[in-house]
Amino acid sequence: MADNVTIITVARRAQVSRQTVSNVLNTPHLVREETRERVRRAIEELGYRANQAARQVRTGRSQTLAVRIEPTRDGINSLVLDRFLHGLTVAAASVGYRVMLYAAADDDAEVATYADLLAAYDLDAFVLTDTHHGDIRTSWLAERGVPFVTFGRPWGAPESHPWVDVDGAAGTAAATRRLLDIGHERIGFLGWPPGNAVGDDRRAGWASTVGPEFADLSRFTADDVAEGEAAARDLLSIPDAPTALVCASDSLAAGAFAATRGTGVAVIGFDDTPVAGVLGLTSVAQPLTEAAARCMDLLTGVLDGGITPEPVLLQPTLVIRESA
Amino acid sequence: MADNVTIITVARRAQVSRQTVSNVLNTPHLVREETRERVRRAIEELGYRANQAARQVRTGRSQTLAVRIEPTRDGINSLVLDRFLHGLTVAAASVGYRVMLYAAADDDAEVATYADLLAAYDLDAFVLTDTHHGDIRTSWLAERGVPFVTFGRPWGAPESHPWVDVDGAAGTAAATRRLLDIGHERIGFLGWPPGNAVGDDRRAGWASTVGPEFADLSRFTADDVAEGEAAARDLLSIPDAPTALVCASDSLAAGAFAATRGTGVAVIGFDDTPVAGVLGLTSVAQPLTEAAARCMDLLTGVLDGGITPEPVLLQPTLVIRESA
DNA sequence: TGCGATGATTGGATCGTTCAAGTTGTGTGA
DNA sequence: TCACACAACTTGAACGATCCAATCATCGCA
Repeated sequence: MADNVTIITVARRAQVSRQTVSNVLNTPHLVREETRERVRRAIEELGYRANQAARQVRTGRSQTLAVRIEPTRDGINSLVLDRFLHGLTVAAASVGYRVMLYAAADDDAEVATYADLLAAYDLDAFVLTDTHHGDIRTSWLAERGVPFVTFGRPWGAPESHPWVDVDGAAGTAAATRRLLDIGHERIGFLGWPPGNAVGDDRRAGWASTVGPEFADLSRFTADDVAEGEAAARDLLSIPDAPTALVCASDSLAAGAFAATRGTGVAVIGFDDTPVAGVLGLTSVAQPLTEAAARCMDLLTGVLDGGITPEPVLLQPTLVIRESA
Repeated sequence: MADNVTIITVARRAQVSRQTVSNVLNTPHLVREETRERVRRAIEELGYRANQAARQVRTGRSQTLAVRIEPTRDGINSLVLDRFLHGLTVAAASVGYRVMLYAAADDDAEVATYADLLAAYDLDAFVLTDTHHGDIRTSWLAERGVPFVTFGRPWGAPESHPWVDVDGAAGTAAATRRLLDIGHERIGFLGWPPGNAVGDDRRAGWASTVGPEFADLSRFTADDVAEGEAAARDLLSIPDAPTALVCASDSLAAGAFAATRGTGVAVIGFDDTPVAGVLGLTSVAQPLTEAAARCMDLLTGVLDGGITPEPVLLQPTLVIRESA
């Protein structure tokens, strides 16, 4: 469509120079009000939009964030990323940024693409998800001074960077309290094998709420429905078996749900995925839109202010359904 | 990190002019082999990556596709987009394109942002998902000559554009045949209210396989688990009730599954979402990675060759689980 | 030997924007 | 009256690439 509307077209129409138009857009206080209005009108009438690529060539800033899109990992939980991405796109757009996707098979491959992405696209920042123990990505970026935010705490890492996370322990604690409130006294926990930071955190929320005397009411297994079911059966077959289960994920909860059908044992899952809705599972919900917005807030702090903002820890909420 | 490696740095290192370096990258056949190798070595040694923004300013092409990211709509099915996005990002990267996200509340809002996106970012193409009857988006883009591909047929639209879709009717037909094969004779269908093109298509696959005499073995309802359960109960309470159900979505299938528990009635869902995995539902799976790759193929046809490629209709597969 | 064709390489102009350094005009204070 | 500060605006250069036309060799052929 011969998009010939450049800053010069606008300048001619408003009878000013290129630079004045540029000033109206970027540093309006330098321009007299009357002139500013005239330029604004010309922009409006011509439907002018600043060419981001040209701006980027000159300034070296792309107004672009990069986010890795994961292949579906374990099925159920990838839905979390989907909602986070949507929130991030909206939040970014509202402050003039855009979101670009990249794919990588694993962390090593991801680090290998950083250099390419940065050199070719002048990315302003990265948003990392799923941080974990010994994450090589954060140190690579930090060493090179590349701005980034993580959705997930810097588990065990000494160096600190801006991050947003949801308090998983608080989530499982709330789930446990809910079960206590509705009369359960022996509450078990179904989680992932120790060593996974997120999983350990979720277990800790349960453990601190029930107290140390119930430590043996927990089982660990891979994040899989069938394994969850088996572990739940095992846990329910012991003497003084629990009458309620808190689970580290909706996958495990779905398994537990199958194992407890008809027994009246209560089950609570984590992440409030569609599976929870379908099964009628009470589940801990992460405020993903809010998390995305906060990531963007932190990033604007880093990018515009040059400050290192304080991390943000958000509280999850419990979505109550029939299962507990 | 003063990323000062530009085309000139490379040129100096290889003792050639800027233009020769550019030629090595874009039109290598114009450069003598010996020179080409020398330049390639210099590029390698310096870790040079062409600056996309600068290229874009000159050529007007951004090597960027835009895809809308949806808020979670009805819960279960949004997972489809997630996997499609991943496939598209990978396919795009392999041919030098990147994927940018944008959000829009509805089709009108989406059309309103097109002009902005195009002018500001020189997008090369759009990938649209969820096409439907009377889609205003395709006509807007087609009128202005903006390249695009849809994942979804141009339902009922006269004008034709490149598209990729999965044969929903073939999917429900395969599901129906599967049920016939394992001995069922009265097979019902649970779908969405007529008027939704995708839904009508899925119904047609069932209808043509069972034959017209079974037309009253179908029920329509919103895409919701509870409504699906109610509709299934209704269908199963009639005289000569069906012994198996084909459903237009996993949401409906999840409802049907709840309604039929313990009755031995078989159920097949659609989209092979995690819910199907959890419930053990047999479900029709769309080849999303393949679909994304084909979208990219069509786009390169449009963008590089200027041709209007033939549409692609992919076949879904049936993932067999315990429910049928 | 001279000339045109072809292949390989080069230098200037350009894309649309912002930065940096100018130019103009007006008002203030000594 | 003159110097000076300051606000408002303009002009030239630059960002890093590609397009285009020009140059320089090389070679075959009359």
